[in-house]
Amino acid sequence: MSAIEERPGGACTLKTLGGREYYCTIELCLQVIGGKWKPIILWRLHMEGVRRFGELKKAMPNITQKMLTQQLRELEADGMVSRHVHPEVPPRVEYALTPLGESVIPILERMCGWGREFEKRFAPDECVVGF
Amino acid sequence: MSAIEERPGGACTLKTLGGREYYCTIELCLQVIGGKWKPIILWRLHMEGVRRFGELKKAMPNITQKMLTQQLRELEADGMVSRHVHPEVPPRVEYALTPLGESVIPILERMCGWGREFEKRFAPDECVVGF
DNA sequence: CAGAATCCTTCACGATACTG
DNA sequence: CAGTATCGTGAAGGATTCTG
Repeated sequence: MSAIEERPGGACTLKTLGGREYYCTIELCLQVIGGKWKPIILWRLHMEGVRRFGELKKAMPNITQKMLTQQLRELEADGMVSRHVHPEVPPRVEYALTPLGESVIPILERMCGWGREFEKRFAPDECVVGF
Repeated sequence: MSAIEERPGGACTLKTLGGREYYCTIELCLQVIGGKWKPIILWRLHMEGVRRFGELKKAMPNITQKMLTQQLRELEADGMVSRHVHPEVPPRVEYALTPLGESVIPILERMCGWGREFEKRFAPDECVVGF
C-alpha cells in the first residue's frame, strides 16, 4: 500500500500539458480520448481504416457535422488522427489513425470487454441472447 | 475489416441498461467510470484500501463534499464500491472497492501507462526528470 | 462526521443556416 | 463535399449553508 504520490498514475500534484490540467495520467488520458464521440471515432477508424468525412458522418447517424468536425480537429491536434486534404473540387478529406491513435486501441478493447461483463451482471438475460 | 455491427464493442444499435443509453460498451464503460472524479476515487480506494469519507475528502483537496458524495453514491449504485455505515455518534462511513470495482483497475492501469507515453511525446523534457 | 439542500456557473453538446 | 458561423440548451460541476 504505497502513498498516493508513488502510484503508477503519477503524483498528486497539478500538472499541465498544452493547456490541459490534470492530477494523474488517467485524467490526461480521458481528456484525450474521453467524451461522447472520440472513442467511437477512434474505434471506427481502427476497424474501417482510412475514411472520408462524409463516410464517418454517415456511419454515425446522430452526430452533428459540427461535433464531428470539432472532435476530429481535437484528435488531430493531439496527434491521434491524420487529416489529408485532396486538392479537388468537390473537396475530399480523408482521416486515418496515426500510430499514436492506434496505441489507444488496446485500452478501448479492454473497455469494451469490461462493458460486456458489466452488461452481463446487470442484464444477464438481454445479453445472453446476443443483443 | 469487419462491419461496424460485428466489432467487439457490440452492435451499433441503441441499447439501454438501467436508464443508461449507449451504442457500444465503450460508452457504457465510460458512463460508469468516466467523468472528472470517478477514476480518481476508484484508484485511491484501490491503492489505499478501505477509506472513510473524510479521508477521501482530505486526499482530494479540490473535490467538494457534494461531488464526493454524489460520485460515491453513483459508484455504489453500480456495484463498484461498498458503503458501510457504523452505527456510532459521530457517524463513521467506510468505503471500499467491490470485486466489480477491482475489475476496472487493469483499465485504469493501462490508461495511466498510455498517459505517461502521451506526456513523453508532448513534453519529453518535463517527464524525463521525473515530475 | 458525513451528509442534505439550495442556488449558481460553466461548457459540452446540439440545431440551424450559410459557404468555398 | 466538407466544412464555418451563430445561437441555444441541459446537464455537469461548484459554492455555500444547514443538520442528525
